[in-house]
Amino acid sequence: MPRAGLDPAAVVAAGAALADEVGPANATMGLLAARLGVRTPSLYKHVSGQQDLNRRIAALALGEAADAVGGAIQGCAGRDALAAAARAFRAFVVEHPGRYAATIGVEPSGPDDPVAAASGRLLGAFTAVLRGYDVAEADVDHALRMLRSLFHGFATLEAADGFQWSADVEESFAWLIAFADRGLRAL
Amino acid sequence: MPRAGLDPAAVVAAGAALADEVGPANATMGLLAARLGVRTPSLYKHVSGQQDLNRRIAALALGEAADAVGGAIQGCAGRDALAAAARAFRAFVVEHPGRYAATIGVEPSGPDDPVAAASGRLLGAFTAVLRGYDVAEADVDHALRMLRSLFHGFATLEAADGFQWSADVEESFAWLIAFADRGLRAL
DNA sequence: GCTAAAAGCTAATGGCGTTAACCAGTCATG
DNA sequence: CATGACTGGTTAACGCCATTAGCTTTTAGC
Repeated sequence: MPRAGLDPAAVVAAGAALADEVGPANATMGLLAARLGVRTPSLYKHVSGQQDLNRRIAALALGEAADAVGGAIQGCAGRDALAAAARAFRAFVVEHPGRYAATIGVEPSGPDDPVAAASGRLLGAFTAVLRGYDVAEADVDHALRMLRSLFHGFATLEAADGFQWSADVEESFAWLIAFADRGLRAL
Repeated sequence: MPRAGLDPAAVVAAGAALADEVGPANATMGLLAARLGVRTPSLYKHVSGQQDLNRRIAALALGEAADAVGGAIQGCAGRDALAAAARAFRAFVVEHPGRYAATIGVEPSGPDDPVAAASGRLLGAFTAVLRGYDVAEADVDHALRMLRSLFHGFATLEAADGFQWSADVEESFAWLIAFADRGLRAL
């Protein structure tokens, strides 16, 4: 009986992909094990349980999101950077709804927590966007939270089919970016 | 053996309260039944399953949120109305995190769906807020989605402890209202 | 090659949602 | 007042899920 050759990273990656495909609710341990060609209990050799797996998926997703946003804003500033960051973030959530869903509700336990590190990197990318605007030092935290609420809310609602009215979602998103840009510029 | 005298409304109300108390994940059928002084299968006489229960809780929550927001904006206009609506919405989510969580991911099936009706009422309340601003007809839908994303995102992140940095959340929320007000006024 | 750790397996447990089948209260009608 | 149907409760059982325990086999280091 040959071995499958798994390791924690492979399990986490497969779990994230599975969550994207079938939704976080249907991403069961048994399904994941089957996907990896292994019996369910074998997963516990690499991951200490579903909560641990979820944490690791969240860290992976936050890191990937930080990479996507950080990469998208390279060489841009001001409105271009804002638009690039927003589009990169939304694209990530739309393409990877399952792993992104894994990030909500996980609170970093320690400063050396991978979740905290990845979360900080994502935050840093948005902070870089703000540097293209004249935001007073005292307003940076608030503006950051505003952007996070705006984009997280939009992406979450879109992923959950929360926009059931008629208007075009793409157009709304562009409108939203312009709105935020104007507001930040007027600070 | 005296009867408990339940009906669907009572089960839904208790389910919503339970979700608020212990969180949606821990709000199990068994717990709800125990809370109502009844055995688990009895719940299925009033509700056709967990999914149905969740739908009904969502409709209840959306209706309550619509009432709260609609009531809060009575007699206000412009910035006052926006602030009142925002605060009422956030207060509702903070006080009833479980039932509000039940609303995400439920898509109305038909036009006579209670979820659609309640969702429409909530949307109407925010539309009334927008009437206090000079928003072009073509921008109403976009502005509505923007406000929904902003407040939904903020409330969701706050409920999930997503704001782990230092700055005061109250202050951030006030800042966010002022930001939206300025932006809408500049349309 | 030998040994020890790592990685897989089977079996079992307990909790959950759900269904089936049954029984007791309630209530309109004769 | 009796009766029968309906309603709202019950117990028993099933299947799925996460998790743990204990065993076996592969792999890696000496």
